[in-house]
Amino acid sequence: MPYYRRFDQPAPDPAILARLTEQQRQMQERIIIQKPDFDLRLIAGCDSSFVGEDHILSVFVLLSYPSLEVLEKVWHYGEVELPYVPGFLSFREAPNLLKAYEKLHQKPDLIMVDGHGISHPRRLGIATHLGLHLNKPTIGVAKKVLVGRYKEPALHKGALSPLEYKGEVVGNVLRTKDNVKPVFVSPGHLMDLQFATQIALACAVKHKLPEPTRLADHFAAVFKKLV
DNA sequence: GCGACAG
DNA sequence: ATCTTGTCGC
Repeated sequence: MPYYRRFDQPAPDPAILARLTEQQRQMQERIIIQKPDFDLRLIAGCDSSFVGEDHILSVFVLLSYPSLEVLEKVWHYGEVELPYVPGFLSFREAPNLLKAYEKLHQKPDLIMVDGHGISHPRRLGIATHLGLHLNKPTIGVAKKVLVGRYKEPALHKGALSPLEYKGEVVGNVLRTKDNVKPVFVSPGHLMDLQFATQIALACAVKHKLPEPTRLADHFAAVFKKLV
């Protein structure tokens, strides 16, 4: 059975997936991978959690950089239309995430997303998808690999090894904490791998996940109790 | 053909 | 992602 059928969710219409795939192929041409040119002072982190089978709670946390103090935290609760299918995560989560983003009073210079950037079958992980929609620099920080091969990085914080896919380095497997499973960092949009990796490590203070996404995940759990 | 598969 | 207890380590 298809991979997604292992999840307790309805099967997506093959015709719909074909349409979404085509949509990603078109967006692919607009992706810009380059060293960002700005003064990083405000960085945001976002994450989503699900309630039941068709409701989603998305959170955006705004932090100062490099002090990493929480300046804002907003959320939006809504419905989801599509089931989870590897490679199409953005179509399930992005709509609600964008609504949460609109609630930020102050906009960030950069957004860290929980998921992959270009380390995706069609270079359109949710971090890249959001970056294109918001025309904003984004970096993806995922907890698991989606595509590509890599060698296990050394066990100490800061160690990393390239994630290769189809002959290209699309990300870095980065150890953000000693003796703890590494994270997968990749540029989303208006960003390059070196900068993305540097920022992810700079934001990894005391935990495996960098502060932006770690706090977004934390507050998602907190707000979830209120809905 | 047989696995692998973000959240 | 979510369902779930106690437990090992900093």
